[in-house]
Amino acid sequence: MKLEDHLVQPTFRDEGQKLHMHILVIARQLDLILRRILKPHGLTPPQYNVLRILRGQKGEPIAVQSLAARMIDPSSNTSRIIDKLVEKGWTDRQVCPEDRRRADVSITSAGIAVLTGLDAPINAMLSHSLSGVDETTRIQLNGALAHVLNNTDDVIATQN
Amino acid sequence: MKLEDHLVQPTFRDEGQKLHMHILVIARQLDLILRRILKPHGLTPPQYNVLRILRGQKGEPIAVQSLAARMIDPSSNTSRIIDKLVEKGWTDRQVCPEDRRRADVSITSAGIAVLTGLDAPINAMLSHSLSGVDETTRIQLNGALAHVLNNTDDVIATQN
DNA sequence: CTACATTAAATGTTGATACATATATTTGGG
DNA sequence: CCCAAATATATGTATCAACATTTAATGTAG
Repeated sequence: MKLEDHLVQPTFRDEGQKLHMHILVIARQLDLILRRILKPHGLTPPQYNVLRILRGQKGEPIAVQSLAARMIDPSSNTSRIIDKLVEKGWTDRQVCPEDRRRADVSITSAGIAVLTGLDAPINAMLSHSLSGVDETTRIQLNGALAHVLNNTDDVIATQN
Repeated sequence: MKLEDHLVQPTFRDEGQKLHMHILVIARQLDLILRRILKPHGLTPPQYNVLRILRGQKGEPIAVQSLAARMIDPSSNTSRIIDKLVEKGWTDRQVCPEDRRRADVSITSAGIAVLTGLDAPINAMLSHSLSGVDETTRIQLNGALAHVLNNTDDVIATQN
């Protein structure tokens, strides 16, 4: 289904507007798909994001704020997201001995097991979502989007 | 700031993963920027989206479900979004005479005035976010993203 | 060493979202 | 015509997110 059909709109003002809409609609779709995959496992996308980051730490614990910086959605609720994961036994959290303000967070083996079960379906979904887009195009897209990201950073910096 | 810096991640597995992250992070940035522009006017992005659609109707009222279909985020709470807009006097809602289950929604002149005031800053922001991306590239991006959108539609259809 | 600023994380509060259910109206088969 | 199914919207509820504030620990100037 084309973007025009998604938004029930016959045309767009220009390619720029269309590009914004494409980004927003696709991001929403990816989020919806991911939510549905995760739901039966009792995970939300931000929780999944946290677990992925922790697994990437290879056992090395990480402070809450470093975790937040690595998240797609660096919301200020990282503490509560971790709460949920601790409740389920998928992460550990303990006060950092060198700086007792900090909390060291790490993934448990149960957490790794959950992620392992999710790897196949999620990789399949992501790979499917890009099928038909060849490597050259992917590289071009990333190049252009890196530019866009720079611009949005700019806008945000101006707002601050 | 590059995607790698945003996510404090040295590299990505492949161009596909990077592409997903670009889309998710940029969408989040656009949303953040928009929220900040709208906030002083007492609008949220979905509310703004609704007003834009209503303005596009050129006075022609529209049913709630048609409105929902045109939204970027077709959440099931369109009723309550309209509630808010009616409270502020920016939209009208009245029972449709031909089918009394339906509600006809339209924008008021106050609603148009709010949008008019927002046009300049929002267009400037969107145009800035794509500066440096030339027309040819925009067209290429839209072509590739149309493909991706098709694929995500596919995945969602399979999940249903 | 003490007082004040700074930093890290957690929490309170309000509002928005997702998903399910309810209400009201219309449609269409018998 | 009546009643069940379908449709359009609204509402109930529980969860989640944004933003501000609080608590606790550390850094630092005097």
